[in-house]
Amino acid sequence: MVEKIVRSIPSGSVMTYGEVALRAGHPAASRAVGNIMSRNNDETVPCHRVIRAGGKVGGYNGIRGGKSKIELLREEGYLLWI
DNA sequence: ATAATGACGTGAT
DNA sequence: AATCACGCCATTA
Repeated sequence: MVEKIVRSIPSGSVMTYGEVALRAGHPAASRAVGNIMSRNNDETVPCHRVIRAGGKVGGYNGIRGGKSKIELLREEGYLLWI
């Protein structure tokens, strides 16, 4: 389950959608993974730790008000921008 | 049950 | 390096 996988991502580390999909047993469900997260944003699942391949951040649910994925990742120490 | 969608990925231009 | 097009899968309408 993607949910479980993402939940097991340690702070300070990130995992690509492809990796999550692979770990979930679906090597080519990278897209579906993102889709699942988008509809299912659980507080128990740090979906902000899931980024695109190549280290690109990708999208997020919050591009609206709160903190962006980048902000959260920076808080955790992965993206040390600036 | 079928069609359309999207927080992706890779390869080709 | 940047952009375009195609493929793939699960969810949703």
